[in-house]
Amino acid sequence: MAKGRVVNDIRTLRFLAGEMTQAELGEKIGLTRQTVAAIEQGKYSPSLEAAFRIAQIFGKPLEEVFRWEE
Amino acid sequence: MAKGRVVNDIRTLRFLAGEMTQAELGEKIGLTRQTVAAIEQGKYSPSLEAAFRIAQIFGKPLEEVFRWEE
DNA sequence: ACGTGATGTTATGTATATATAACATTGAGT
DNA sequence: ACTCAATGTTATATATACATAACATCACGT
Repeated sequence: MAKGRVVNDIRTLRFLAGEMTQAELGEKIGLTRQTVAAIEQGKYSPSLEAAFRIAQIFGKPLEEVFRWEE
Repeated sequence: MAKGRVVNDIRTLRFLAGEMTQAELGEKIGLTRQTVAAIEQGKYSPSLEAAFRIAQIFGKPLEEVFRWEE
């Protein structure tokens, strides 16, 4: 799997969701706070399952949370 | 990561795309035919990158190709 | 009947996502 | 100044996605 990367708006969405913490988000979807932090910072991109769950928490379609940049 | 699974319409989309073969799809996105087959059959769900690429090939938004079933 | 392309499948290895634990830093409140 | 919650970060381990190679089956055309 080559070129292109996934970016996300998790930080902003947490902020808009009343300062939801990384740990809180992690609890809701079954990920640790360290994993949430890494995903949020783009150190690696989440599994499709994790991406769906995160989007669901914020009540947004997946493609409004994660975007593919060529 | 627990409950719920990802389902997809790849088989149908390949058919609609003029009988595109698993190997052809694999070439276009940089996956092997075996991996395409496994994803298509739901043996495991793709990475977010792979999901974005596959959706892009079929000219569909990701959520029309992959769905989250609780 | 034969050959061939598409798919299924399985085994083994590598890369990457995620968990866990530990420690550091930063910022807000008191 | 002190505490404490939130976040950053790093090391090590496990789970899962993906590659590669090999072999089997199944349909289709000839």
